[in-house]
Amino acid sequence: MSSAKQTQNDLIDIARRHFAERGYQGTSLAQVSVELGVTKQALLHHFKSKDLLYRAVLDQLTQELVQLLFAAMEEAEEAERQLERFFVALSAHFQAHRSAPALLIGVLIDAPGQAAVGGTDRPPLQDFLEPLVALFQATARWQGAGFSAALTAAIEVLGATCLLPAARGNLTHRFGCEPVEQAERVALAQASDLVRAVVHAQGLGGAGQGNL
Amino acid sequence: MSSAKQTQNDLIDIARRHFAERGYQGTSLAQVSVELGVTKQALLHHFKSKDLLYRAVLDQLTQELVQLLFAAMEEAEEAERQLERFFVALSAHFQAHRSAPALLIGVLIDAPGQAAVGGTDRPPLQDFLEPLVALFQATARWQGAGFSAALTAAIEVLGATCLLPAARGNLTHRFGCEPVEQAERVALAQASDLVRAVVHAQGLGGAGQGNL
DNA sequence: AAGGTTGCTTACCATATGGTAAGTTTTGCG
DNA sequence: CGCAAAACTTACCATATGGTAAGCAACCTT
Repeated sequence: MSSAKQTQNDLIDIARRHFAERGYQGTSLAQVSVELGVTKQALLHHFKSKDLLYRAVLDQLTQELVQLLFAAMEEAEEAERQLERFFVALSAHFQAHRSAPALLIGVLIDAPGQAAVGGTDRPPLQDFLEPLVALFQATARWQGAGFSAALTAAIEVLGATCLLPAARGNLTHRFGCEPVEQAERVALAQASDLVRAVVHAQGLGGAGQGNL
Repeated sequence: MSSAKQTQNDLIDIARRHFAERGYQGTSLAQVSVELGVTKQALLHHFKSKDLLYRAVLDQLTQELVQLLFAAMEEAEEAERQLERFFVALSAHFQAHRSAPALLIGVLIDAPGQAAVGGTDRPPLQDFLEPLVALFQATARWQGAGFSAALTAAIEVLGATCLLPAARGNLTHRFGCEPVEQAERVALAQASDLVRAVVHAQGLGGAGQGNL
């Protein structure tokens, strides 16, 4: 019985890498299973379809992100500090789990009917996105600014945090290994600065506050 | 002779939408060509392979972005203002060309050997990325901070700017139509604020300046 | 030990994909 | 007109994909 769970976890790990690196469509069940040393049908025995395998991967990811978010919110502080701590933790998480940022972006970009997103059930990552947006709404800057403004900010900071680690391989190919590794270190070190800059920005000078 | 160029442009437009919405692997030559009302082989007659079609799409995108960037740099100003103007123009561009942000992110996330990226020639978007990073390096904040720090900033702001419009369809499915449309308006209105916040941030309080 | 459930395999299959080869219509032009 | 080049089609093809069906071996339970 333990060997089943073990196999499933192994498959999820491998599938996760594949989904992150090649996307949903680019991932082949055969390749995933052969990497573990089993047949494709062993995979289909555990996860009844490609979609369900994808969902399993995304559920794992969602759990990690939710856990990270709630951990950052545990101590009673102002929302700004909680956001700061979360995105720092997220940046660190991305360095330990290289597949996470690409998966996250992939899910957000996928068209609704494309992959696992689209059934009657809750879309993947929703359990993470909703409290994140809520946390943005709890800050002084977005309090009373409406849901859309907080959503904008959440997605923007998420994009800023995810793209660099997600593009790691590509950028390495473009600019070489050391500059990109250095860039990742810079990003990690400046993560809290980034959040502070966005959260405390008091957009007064330019195009407006966003209250359309 | 003009009908050839016409067909090619039509094919590129359709292919661009498909590549943006379903990714490289998820795009089928048959679907693209049937949408124009020709056969798959007509497509392969103009673009000798899927990779070359993808390259054509990305070349078009690169041209647009380069043009936008250089237009924002035309008037002799400080680099900060140029960046601001560029990202505002980029945000506006994304609303007129919905496929652009997803394509951009897709290219950056793709593993090197995956698609058109990987030959001996210059990777797609490189003609856009390099001057953009250079422009970041020209600002007071990143002057002398090294290439990696500017690269970090460029990718981060790019991520912040692209993710929301790229995720438009998905977010609409999650949160409804109006909030997302509103969010896009907010993002457009606050684009210059975002750039200013990042460019002028003087990360003094927290984890450091990034000089590891 | 009997028997069923579980983990996995071998054997298939329908379908779709990117791509080639060769033929046919259309177009431009001297 | 004549004819060649270009634009496109019909006909194929090898391959890979996700998925089904059925069988086999190990293990757990009674």
